[in-house]
Amino acid sequence: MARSSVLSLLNASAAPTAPVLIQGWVRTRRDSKAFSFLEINDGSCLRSLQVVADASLTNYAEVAHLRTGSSLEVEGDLVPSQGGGQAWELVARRITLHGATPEDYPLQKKGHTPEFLRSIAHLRPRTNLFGAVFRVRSRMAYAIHRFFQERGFVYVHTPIVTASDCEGAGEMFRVTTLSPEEMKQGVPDFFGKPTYLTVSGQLEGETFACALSNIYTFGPTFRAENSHTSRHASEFWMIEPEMAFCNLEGDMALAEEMIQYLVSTAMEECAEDLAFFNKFVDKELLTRLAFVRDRPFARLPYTEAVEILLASGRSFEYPVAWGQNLQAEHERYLTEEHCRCPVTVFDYPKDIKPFYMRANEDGRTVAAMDLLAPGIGEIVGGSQREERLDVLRGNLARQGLSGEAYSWYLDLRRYGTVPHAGFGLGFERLLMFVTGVSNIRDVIPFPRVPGSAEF
RNA sequence: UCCUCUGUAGCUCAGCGGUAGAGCGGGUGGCUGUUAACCACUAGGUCGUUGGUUCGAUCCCAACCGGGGGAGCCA
Repeated sequence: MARSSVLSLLNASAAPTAPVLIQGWVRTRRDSKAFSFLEINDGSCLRSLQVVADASLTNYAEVAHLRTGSSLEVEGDLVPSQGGGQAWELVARRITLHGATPEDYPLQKKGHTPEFLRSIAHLRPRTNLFGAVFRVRSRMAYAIHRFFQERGFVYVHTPIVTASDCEGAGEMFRVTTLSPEEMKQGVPDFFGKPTYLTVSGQLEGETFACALSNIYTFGPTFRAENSHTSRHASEFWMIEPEMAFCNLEGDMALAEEMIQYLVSTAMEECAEDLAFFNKFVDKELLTRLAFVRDRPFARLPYTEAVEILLASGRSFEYPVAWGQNLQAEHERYLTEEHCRCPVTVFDYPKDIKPFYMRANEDGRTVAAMDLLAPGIGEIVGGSQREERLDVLRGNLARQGLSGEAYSWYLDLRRYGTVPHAGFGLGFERLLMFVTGVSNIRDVIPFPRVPGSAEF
């Protein structure tokens, strides 16, 4: 007999004429005098299916002692439920136990703290919260591919292991086959030069944009920064589109369109899971997402953002001054209080931005943009790239970077250079925004953060 | 890396300078088409680790380890 998903049975419009089969895990059991109720979840959706197990079942004594977490399969008849609370229930003809749980199974029916669940990351997908998070994660990953593929973007697999040790995006993990002693003795390494885990696929992505026009990458990224915050992980996933013949305006437009597309998709395709987050994680979630989906984003030149902050009358812990990076508290004011919606801040001072960003005509800013989301902060960071060979060379020299190491990158400007632009979207930050989950460790299956790489 | 809070039963927590308690969860029994079910009984803890102060430390002090929140950096 073919397996039916709990989802398909719960959504049944009419009772099937033949018996059905489900396979899953017990969420809870309630006993009556002559029968037991089992709630079975198979991960196909948030809800569980109520199974009625009558005492006449041959293995009823065993069934009546099943604990949360036990795995089994049930063959039976789907019928309209006699009780309230669910439309359908499954009256069991046969229950086959795959694996019982002993009494030390750590998950209870009641709520657990996210901190405790992190310590049992191998079991937490079995909870309502994490089941929902990872279903949404999967849908969002698919939606990202769909968004770009529908617009003719080519998916490029940029390398995980890289020799670019000065991409400037953060501290890097060293990749080596050498022992510490061998490294000291100068033994040649596997690749013949120092190599690292990538902190960004952008530079390699640019090379493909300068051939295929519109490309995107979507893969793991590694930063060896010693950050202890709810927004940083050492290993995370990033989406980096790059577009040839595109300026900052087009870059910002794509980022905003993408965020709205993803929010809209989540609301359509993950409605049940989002309703759960709205109820138990963040009561403002659906209101905020609908707002983001339906309203245009604000756009502020950096200079204007600074003026707004200076005129706000707020006393910030860090002073506001043109030429300084916007602090988290400044970004929060702009997006949560001044604009009350996502804000794209653009045209940043050139001295606080990396060498590859395009110099503006004013001589003091670059065509950079950050998309700030309420409650999360920076969710997208991007720029138009400097396509003028001489300007780019000057930037490298000014930042003390060797033109030799970037010769292949400079070649893109030597041979048929084009204006181009792109950005990076932190996938986990997007998920935090879409689910309302406030810690990045709870939207990635097995989080890696400084001091912790369990599982 | 810095600031700050925290570590007592499987979970969430209370407690006190004289070696510990609740609720939930587990077990047993009862009851009911139940649905975070309910009622009764019951088991379960070298109070994060190592030192120190003290007649005596879970409690006070120090260091270390783990966890949370914030800052910086960024996505």
